[in-house]
Amino acid sequence: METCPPMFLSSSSSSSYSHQSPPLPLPLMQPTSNMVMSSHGLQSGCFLGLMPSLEAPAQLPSSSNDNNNDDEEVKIPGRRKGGNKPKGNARKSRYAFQTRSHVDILDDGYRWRKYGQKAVKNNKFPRSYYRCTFQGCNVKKQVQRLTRDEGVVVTSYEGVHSHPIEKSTDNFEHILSQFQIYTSI
DNA sequence: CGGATTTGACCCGCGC
DNA sequence: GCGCGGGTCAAATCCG
Repeated sequence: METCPPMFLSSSSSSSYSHQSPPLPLPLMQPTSNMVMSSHGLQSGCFLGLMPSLEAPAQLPSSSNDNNNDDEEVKIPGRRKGGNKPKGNARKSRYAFQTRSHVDILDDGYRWRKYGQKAVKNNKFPRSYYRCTFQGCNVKKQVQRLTRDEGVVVTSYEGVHSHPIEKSTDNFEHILSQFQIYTSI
């Protein structure tokens, strides 16, 4: 029990809310570096916080890692299923933020395809793995619900979208759009 | 029928 | 060296 969720958010009291518009590292724009952001007075208790999970020096221009292109990704017969942990050497940007919602699926305007689900040790709820269905877009997303607050959903984005939002249905998407504008500056 | 989801298996890195 | 935890793949299944 207990289970202290990762230091995420913590947000040290909700009084930290500022009216400034910090750059939001959404997967749409390329990240500059580890930026600190704070929810600037969003709907009450809607947006809990956002924090860079893994500071990454933005995607490398080219170099050895060219996951930007839609590589064929040839399946080598040597079998490389699972076990693909870029731990300690994550080149892709990864950001996570918490939201308070009773639904796990937050429609941010992109098309996601679920490709896995695993039970987390410290969490009572399973973690879902999603991948952007856009061709050539390798952005991944993880959705996890906190055991302590089942009303809190932690969404982690990994990668940067290289295409515009396809649809817009939820107001959440609207919020994200605003974030993009802020960072676009 | 096609696409998305589900679910078990597989694999890898890390800690002990 | 072994076990655990986490991440991904792929076949099967479900739904529109």
